[in-house]
Amino acid sequence: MADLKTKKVSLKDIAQRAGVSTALVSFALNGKDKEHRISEETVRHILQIAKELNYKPNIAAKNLRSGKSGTIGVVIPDISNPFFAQIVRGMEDVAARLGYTVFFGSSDEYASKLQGLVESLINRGVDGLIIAPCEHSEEFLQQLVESNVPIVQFDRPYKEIESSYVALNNHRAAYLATSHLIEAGFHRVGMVAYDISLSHMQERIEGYKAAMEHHGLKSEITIGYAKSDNVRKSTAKVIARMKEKGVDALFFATNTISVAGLYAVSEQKIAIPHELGLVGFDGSDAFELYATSLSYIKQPIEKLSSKAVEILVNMLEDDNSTIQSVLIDGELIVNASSS
Amino acid sequence: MADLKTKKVSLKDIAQRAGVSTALVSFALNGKDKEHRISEETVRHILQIAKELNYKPNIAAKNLRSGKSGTIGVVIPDISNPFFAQIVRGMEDVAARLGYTVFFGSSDEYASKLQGLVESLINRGVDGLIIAPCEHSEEFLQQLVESNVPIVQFDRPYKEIESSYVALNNHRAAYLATSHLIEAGFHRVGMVAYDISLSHMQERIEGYKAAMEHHGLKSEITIGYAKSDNVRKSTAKVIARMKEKGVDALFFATNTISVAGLYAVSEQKIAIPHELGLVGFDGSDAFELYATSLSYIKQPIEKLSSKAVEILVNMLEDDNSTIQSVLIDGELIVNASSS
DNA sequence: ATGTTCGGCTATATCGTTTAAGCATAGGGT
DNA sequence: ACCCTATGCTTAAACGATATAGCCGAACAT
Repeated sequence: MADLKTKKVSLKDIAQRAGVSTALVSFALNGKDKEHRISEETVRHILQIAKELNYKPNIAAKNLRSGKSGTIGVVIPDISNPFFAQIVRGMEDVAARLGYTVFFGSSDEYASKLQGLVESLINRGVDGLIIAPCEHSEEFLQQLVESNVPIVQFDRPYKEIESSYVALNNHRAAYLATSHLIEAGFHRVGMVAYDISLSHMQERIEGYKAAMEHHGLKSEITIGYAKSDNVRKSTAKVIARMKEKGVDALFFATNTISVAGLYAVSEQKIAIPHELGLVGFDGSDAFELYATSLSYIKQPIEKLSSKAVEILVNMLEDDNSTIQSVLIDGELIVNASSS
Repeated sequence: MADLKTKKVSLKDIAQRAGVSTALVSFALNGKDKEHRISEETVRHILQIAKELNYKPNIAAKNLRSGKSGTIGVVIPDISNPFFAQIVRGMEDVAARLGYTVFFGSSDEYASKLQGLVESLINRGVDGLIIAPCEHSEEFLQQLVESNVPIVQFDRPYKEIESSYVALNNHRAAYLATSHLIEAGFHRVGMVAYDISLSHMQERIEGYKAAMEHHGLKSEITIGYAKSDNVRKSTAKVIARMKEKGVDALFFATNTISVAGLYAVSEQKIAIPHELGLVGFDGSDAFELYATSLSYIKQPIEKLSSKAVEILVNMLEDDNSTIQSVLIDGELIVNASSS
């Protein structure tokens, strides 16, 4: 059985039992028997003994010798955010399929925490990293890239940094959401966003603006900013202010804002969609179960997570792999809140 | 900077630069200078050079030599389940504070997957494991314990197995929820559970029964079972059947059932709480945002996760630590669905 | 002078793998 | 008879950190 305390079986044990050298055992066990011209019989013999003794290679020794760990690090803002929980789940599965194991860490959107996590993951010996950047971490990521650390940026890449990245096509998604509201008859469409410089947010804002402009509604641009350290309260305030300004529909830029938004319209007893049309982001049971189910932009979680892992692993295993920038389209799910 | 590709600084480099042996450097860096009577000046010198060269110990080498990895494995049913996502987040934080890093894996409630994950985590060299068992995994866990693998069972322990465990006091929680419904005036209280043998579920069922009996409602026991592979549909069926039987309130045994239950009462247009009183489990934004906010048993996530990690680490670091069985009380959050 | 002690340090084996280099034997060609 | 080659295997160095055993010289006691 698997055992952590009693002495483990090593190559040496197998070698002794088989009456051969450890090198031969290593070759046989790693399928390098052809390459090293080992007789078929010896190979069979070795493999059998290895099985009998229930041999499990010592990964620490392997790592030490090879300089690789079969491990990747993933840094996200917060694993208790359902969106990232699902992302992580996807990465876990894909990584396992590709023979890797994953370490996770939550940055809480703090550059300092992100940096600490990345350094600790590197010290732990990860072969590469998938990182969802946060504000003020651009310089650090740039350094990582310059130090040849294999990384894939995720969800909110700094696109100027010369690294691979995987993200939603945020511009198009926001454009889609906004256009949908406009075409559903709402003409004073506002947006609730976070006031941060990260690319995903900026592009969602740009997408919203583009849709407004494209429909000749340029002048009515109304963007309110929620505060990430107190989403519930600040979103409520923003919504109240928007309503006063005569906004008749809102596009929520993230899932946290969407949930906060639902709390707010519920508390402020705003009738959806008659008094206010709504489109949210990311999806949640709360969206569907809200009295008036919330329309939203659905991110292709599987695709996003698997693509990120695949690109990283490709990078690790294929020396002449090139930088890949992947944008994946979101889908608009139309529910009762916007029609 | 942190770097994965260029050569790393080793003890040897420091030793050479300082004109001493690697042993001395190792001692100095690990604070064993007193123990090995190294002159203060030498220590200072070594530490300074280490800092200058930005020395980071090679963890693989450390692991190989020490047989420890500073790593713990966590196996849960599904990290994309918000309850476990939060749990995992808690464990991540506590483990980091105690100097450990965490590997996660999702079993999807399959014993075979759980076994595979555990074995792969052990091969990766984790020092110990926190495991949320699933059905049919008792024998395997028993073997782990017998093989001296340090484990802490979590959330739904096999209590007969001689290992530490951390879980909610499920009996009391279910008793609390059921009593609350009864005392709120509902007298034909049913329960929707999963038909599984795991301890958390059995104890929730027992707690429900105990509350019913205690209030002289023994005869009315009505337990319906949802199917975990199709929670939405089966829960809807169960609820419809219960309604026909004249049940006037329901206690949902898990968060997945609770969410499915809300979908069901919404689709079946059942008025909450007038036609049906409800109490759910675990909490979710959907609970609060539902037209009639759902009362629920709230699990003390922080406590549960930190306790589990602490017990495991204690086990790893203190040779004469004993088995600990921890039950933590849940809290009843009363909302509109039960009054 | 000789032995003892002790402060300060070094040499080296070890953990379990991988792998470059090389050894020994058998068979083939000349 | 000789060299050459292919085959099948071994030896031993490395990866980087840790820790045991022990060396050297100075200070002290006798």
